[in-house]
Amino acid sequence: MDIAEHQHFAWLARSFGRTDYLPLTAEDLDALGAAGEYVDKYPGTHLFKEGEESIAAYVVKAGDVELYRSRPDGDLVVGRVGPGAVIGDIALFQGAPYISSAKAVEPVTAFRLDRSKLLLLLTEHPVIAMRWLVAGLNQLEATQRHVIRLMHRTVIEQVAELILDEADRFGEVRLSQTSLANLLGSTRQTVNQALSQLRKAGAIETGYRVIRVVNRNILETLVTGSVPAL
Amino acid sequence: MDIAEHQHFAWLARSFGRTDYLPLTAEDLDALGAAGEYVDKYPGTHLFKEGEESIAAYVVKAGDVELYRSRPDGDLVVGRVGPGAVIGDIALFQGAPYISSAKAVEPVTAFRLDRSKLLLLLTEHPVIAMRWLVAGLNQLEATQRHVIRLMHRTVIEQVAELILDEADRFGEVRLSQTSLANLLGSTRQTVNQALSQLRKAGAIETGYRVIRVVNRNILETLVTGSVPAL
DNA sequence: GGAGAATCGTCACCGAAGCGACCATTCTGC
DNA sequence: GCAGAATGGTCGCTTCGGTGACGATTCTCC
Repeated sequence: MDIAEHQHFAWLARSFGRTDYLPLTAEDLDALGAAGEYVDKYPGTHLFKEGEESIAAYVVKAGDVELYRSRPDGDLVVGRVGPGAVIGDIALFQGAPYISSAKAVEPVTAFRLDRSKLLLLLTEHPVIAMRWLVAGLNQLEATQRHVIRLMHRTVIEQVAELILDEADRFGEVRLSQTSLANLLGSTRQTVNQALSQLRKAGAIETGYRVIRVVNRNILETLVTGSVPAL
Repeated sequence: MDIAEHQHFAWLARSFGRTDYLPLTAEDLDALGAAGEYVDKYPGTHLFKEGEESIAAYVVKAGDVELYRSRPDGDLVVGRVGPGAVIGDIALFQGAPYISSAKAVEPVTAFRLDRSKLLLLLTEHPVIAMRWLVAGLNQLEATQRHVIRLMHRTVIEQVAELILDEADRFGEVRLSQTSLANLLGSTRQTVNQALSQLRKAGAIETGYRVIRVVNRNILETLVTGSVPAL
């Protein structure tokens, strides 16, 4: 796997973040209750690994999960998803091996839906299947729009948006610039240059593995100002 | 809508061609039979128009359908789909207006599924809902992969692939270079330059609204040679 | 056949960003 | 605390491709 492909997959993660994937309500989860079980995972342990036969999908209940692909030259983080995310379902429905590994980076509680039970559940509860379907198609359409948005945007605009998305409640983004670059499908140098500009503009401060948002408005102007209304 | 957005949507068409979207078998269509009806459309007539309330999805049975978006500065062709394609379903499930217009460019036979009947059908026949769901998720995954493939490829590689895809049984592509450029999300000039290179390499001949494939191997080498295996 | 529109071929210019290179800073494990 | 690894900051070079411009060719419709 060459560098470019690294960027591909990481960029993919950014483009297709699944956080908003499945808008299931509490009642839906209750209905799903009989078909699965909650599992707790300590940080560093895996929910599933790339290449394994896909036997279950997970709905993340608490904690962050890191999705990555293992490569000869190291692991490539493909995404980081939090509560509400559904992972593993694509591979599950395709009947193919998982296309990425899922590792808990915090104490994670997730709802595990075994393949056999899930298929039965969806067959017996078409409404849930419908919801899943609708969510999937929504995701498909959102993906298209997102990609359109990403296509002709400069790196600095993408960086600004990513910072806004990823900043925690203290306005801090705790990622290395290399990770940032991978998430955007760009290079460290280019991202660094974009960060420099943002720093000079007074929008952010940078440190070792930390970016602090100083002036949120500047970032928002960058993000929204140049996005054609869709 | 500016030029850049033109390219966005046309590129979208290429990226997310829905031709292979719903791999429904004959039996599936039979099962669906009771919930819809075949409609015939003369060339130039619409199956639905952008902005209209989405009241039905269509499965194209015969003939080509052109998908486009109307803009103040003219229509923008977003895609051209043939038999097997499903159109209008995203808007339908979203409960939102159609996001594009669908016009028959040939005599078209399509199977029309009304919203109310379709929802009922899927609720009563969860297997069909499941199939639709699986197809949707497959499409989502394929879309991701396709986008990855497109992202870091040069225009000439994209042009080569597009020509291979679009060439008819005579090895001819009957599209203007402007249309080609839009399909790739590029510009006419850049595409023209790529075509020049291909022409000099002896891979194609160009004419007025026609590109003839002379040496298919050259094109295929270009397409496959530089695509990292996914 | 002729006028005007559409399309094609090509050029020069320029900005965005990938890439390699180099050094400074910060962290981590011993 | 210290060595080595990881990360950050910055250059310069180069390629790709978007943009505007101009003229040549082909088509279409009287």
